[in-house]
Amino acid sequence: MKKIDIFKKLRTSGLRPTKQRVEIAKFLFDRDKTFHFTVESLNKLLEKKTTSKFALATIYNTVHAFKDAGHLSEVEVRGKKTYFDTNVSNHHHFYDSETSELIDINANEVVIQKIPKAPNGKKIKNIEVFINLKN
Amino acid sequence: MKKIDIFKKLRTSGLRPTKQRVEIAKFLFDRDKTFHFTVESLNKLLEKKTTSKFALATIYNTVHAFKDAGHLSEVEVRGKKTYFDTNVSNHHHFYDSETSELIDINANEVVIQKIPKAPNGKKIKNIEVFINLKN
DNA sequence: TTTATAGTTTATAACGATTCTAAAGTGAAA
DNA sequence: TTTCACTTTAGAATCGTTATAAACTATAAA
Repeated sequence: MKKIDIFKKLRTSGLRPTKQRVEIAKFLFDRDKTFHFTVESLNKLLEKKTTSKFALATIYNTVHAFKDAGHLSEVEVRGKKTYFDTNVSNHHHFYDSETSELIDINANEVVIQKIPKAPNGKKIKNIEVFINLKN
Repeated sequence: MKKIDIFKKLRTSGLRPTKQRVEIAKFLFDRDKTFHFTVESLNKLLEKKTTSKFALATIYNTVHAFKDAGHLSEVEVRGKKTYFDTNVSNHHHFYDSETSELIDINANEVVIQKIPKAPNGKKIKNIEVFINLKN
């Protein structure tokens, strides 16, 4: 991902490119593979990888702005912390509760043959398949 | 469900049949259809339907004991509150985010044709299909 | 029955994740 | 450069949940 794309992510999220936001955006989006994180884990990683400091509120604000703009998705995980995903395409997840680790499953790796009709007056927005793992 | 079943639920959960617990168990299990709730919603309903008073801690403790004994299941829902379900069989859910309402889907109403292999060394514990609804 | 005791309820404190606040700081247009 | 709306920040507040400790109660032995 080019530097210009980082600024595009920020611009399309309605965010001015401040030092912190550029660092966060680079950290999140300048990578090849999907990245799953919580605000807490992101904060720790940012502290390690950069020289800047980040207030938790800044990370929350920025992550939510990216999410609202569709650059991050929130993953359905039971538990206290909210998990985010840089993969915003339609896809599914393995969840390893031993390690609290999420693993992406491409949409085409799951084929659903039969699904019930949505209740009266409602439509199906999306289908999430969640595969819990054990050892 | 007969009264004796209520006491069985309590006994098999390692709980003495106190006034509060009997009320909670009756409220949860003496019904024909699946019931979804959060601790907060359960508390409000108990206040309305019974003359007893319940400390929140009592409801938390009792609900968790039922869950640990397998009489309640916890549902995967994004958000702060924990949702419980009196349906403990293997099944799936619709979720209507407009009303925060969960609707059960019987396991046989969903047929999955293709699923990826579990990652190295891991096994699949269970598969949860979550269908988000919109209007 | 009474009594002893292990288990229970309760109000409140503590907790952890998240959100809010208000003051100090900063980017960008004029 | 100056101005001002937008940002960052530290810390307070909030929300759901869990822990605590004192008062209460079911149970079973005496």
